[in-house]
Amino acid sequence: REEREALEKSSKAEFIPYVKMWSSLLTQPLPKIKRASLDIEVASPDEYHIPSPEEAEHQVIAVSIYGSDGRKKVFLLKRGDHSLGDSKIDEAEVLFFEKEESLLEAVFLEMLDYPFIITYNGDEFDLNYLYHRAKNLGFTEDVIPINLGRDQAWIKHGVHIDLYKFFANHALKVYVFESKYVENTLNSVCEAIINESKIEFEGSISDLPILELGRYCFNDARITYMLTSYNDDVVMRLLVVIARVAKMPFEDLGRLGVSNWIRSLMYFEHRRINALIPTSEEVSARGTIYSTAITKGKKYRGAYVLEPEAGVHFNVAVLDFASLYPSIIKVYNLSYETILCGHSECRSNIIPETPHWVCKKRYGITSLIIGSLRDLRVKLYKPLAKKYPPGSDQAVLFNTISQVLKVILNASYGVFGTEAFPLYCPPVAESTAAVGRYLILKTVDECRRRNIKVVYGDTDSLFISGAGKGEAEKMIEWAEEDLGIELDLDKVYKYVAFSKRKKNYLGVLPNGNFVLKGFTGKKSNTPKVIKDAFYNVVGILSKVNSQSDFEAAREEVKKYLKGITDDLRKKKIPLADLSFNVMISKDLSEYVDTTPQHVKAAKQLERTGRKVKGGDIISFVKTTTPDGVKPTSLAKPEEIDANKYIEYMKSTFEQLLDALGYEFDEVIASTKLEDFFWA
DNA sequence: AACTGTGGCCGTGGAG
DNA sequence: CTCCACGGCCAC
Repeated sequence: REEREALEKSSKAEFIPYVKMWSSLLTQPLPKIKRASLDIEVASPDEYHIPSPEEAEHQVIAVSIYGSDGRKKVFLLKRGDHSLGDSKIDEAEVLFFEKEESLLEAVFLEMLDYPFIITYNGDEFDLNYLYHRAKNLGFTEDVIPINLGRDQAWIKHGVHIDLYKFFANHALKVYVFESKYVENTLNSVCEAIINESKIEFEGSISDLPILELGRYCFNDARITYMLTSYNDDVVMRLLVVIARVAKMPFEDLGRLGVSNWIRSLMYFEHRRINALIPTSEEVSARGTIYSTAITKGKKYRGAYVLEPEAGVHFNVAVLDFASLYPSIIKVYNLSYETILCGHSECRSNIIPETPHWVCKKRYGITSLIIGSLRDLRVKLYKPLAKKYPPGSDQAVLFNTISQVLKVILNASYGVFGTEAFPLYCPPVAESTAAVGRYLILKTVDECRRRNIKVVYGDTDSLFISGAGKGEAEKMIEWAEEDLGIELDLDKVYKYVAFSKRKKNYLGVLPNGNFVLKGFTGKKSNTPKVIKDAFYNVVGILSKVNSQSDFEAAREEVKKYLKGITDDLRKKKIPLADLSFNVMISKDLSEYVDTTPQHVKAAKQLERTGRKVKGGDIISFVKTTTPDGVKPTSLAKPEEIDANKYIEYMKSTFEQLLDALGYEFDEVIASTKLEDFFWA
């Protein structure tokens, strides 16, 4: 209450009701949700055949249900020609059925005990298959607890959450799960998030001994459930908080993207205040785009990225605007109905760098909603999450709220620039970005005026070198007074190394930890051998404090890299460590302009009978064969093109050595790559 | 049917 | 050989 009242006090009158409303809603305790995960296995003629849920022509041979109440059951079909085997399923109660009909009946009955059913891809497969299979076996609608929508399976008595769609949500993936997984499969997500895997086996699932099949199926249900239970049920908590903010049922928000959450939230607010919801035609008729984008194919000009000053800079403070775009929406009163408003007296209220004006008479609905949510995150929930001991109920709640608000706030400006959003209003989006550029450039000017050296900046951040704490604090005060926008001291680096490249730097913190941004050496598709080498070299170099340290480190790096290039030439590196892992983003036939390397590899895979679809990660190695690449699974060690890998290593390390080289030029005779690779 | 945005780096493929 | 579009992944 204390913190909330302080926030209310510092807020303008129009925002106070929103602060009250949001905080009383969001601070409600989080419910425990009774639920069970469900996974099925279907007989299949061979390992490459994926049974069609619509036809459901093959038997359901195993089902597992893993409940939050501790009940865990495996339902197995006895098949005369299959042995039981001697696998153990320790945790679960194992039930055998002579007839598939009885198995399904028992499964349906068990499902009725749980108000929430959790699956991984149940919309497309598990529940879809169960429904059609039951129909094929003569079950009537009233005994099947499943309804099918176009792309969705519902359960009649409760809520079905399909985690596949939840974890595929890009905004959650990046901002909540920190891009820890790339592929959206159950195995990839589980390995990245809960350090669990699917059970591996060779051949066709139908050939497994019955108990081994049960063990496999149960494990899938178990890890699916764990995705909702790890870290104190964080996924369930996220769902609850998103539902509260977005005013949307669990079933929808788990399947829809952030833009739909924001639409739902905005529409709700219109109804609450008895405002008419405009048609999208009305909104887009308000104005057109003025700026031109830097990137071809984009609609309007975005953020400003400063040229980094190449070299090593010591004692670098990073200033950044707290939640910049939502702050701009709030402070500049940006909303679809305030931009280019009808009042002649507002026409002088021009948005910097644009011809657009904005209303002076009243606050816009977006400004109020996004502005208040921004304040709640920055001034209430983030500090509150830190105030309570980690793991306490309060810290857990406030962290969840904070994460959800981060996701929604990050998308809140972008939605106005996408046609699919029903309140699409490009002047709002481009004005937000334009003010962002204006603010950061004004801040750079102010730094220069105060003789503070700016060495880099991107969108909402400025890297300043050699400034003391006092100077940084004065800049923060200046921003508050002159810009009306909150600037924070994000962190202070012991040193930062820039090459000439934007979005690419190494920063070393006082405790010795380092921050790497943008380097090829840390990208998810880079082969493991190069990625490992890159991190090891950074580790060696980050310990350098003096000239003699550096000489020793340089020798160590040289020896280390030489070892790797030798192994490469002698074909001693396992293929798995040489794999590039690149996602195929669309069906193979849609690559019409060019045939990138991962597509070449995928086409080779298809010729061996494997199916490839959008979203799959293709593992390939560079070879001396005609295509220049081969899928990892089809390549032989002697086909590896060692020179290609050495080239790739060189350019990977060039980003790093370029940055370090400028400063250490005098210290060592040369930092040319050749010294490292062939000296 | 559903889909937040722009800026930037890198390697490759295809055209001339 | 040069040039530049494409495609993927990342920063913010």
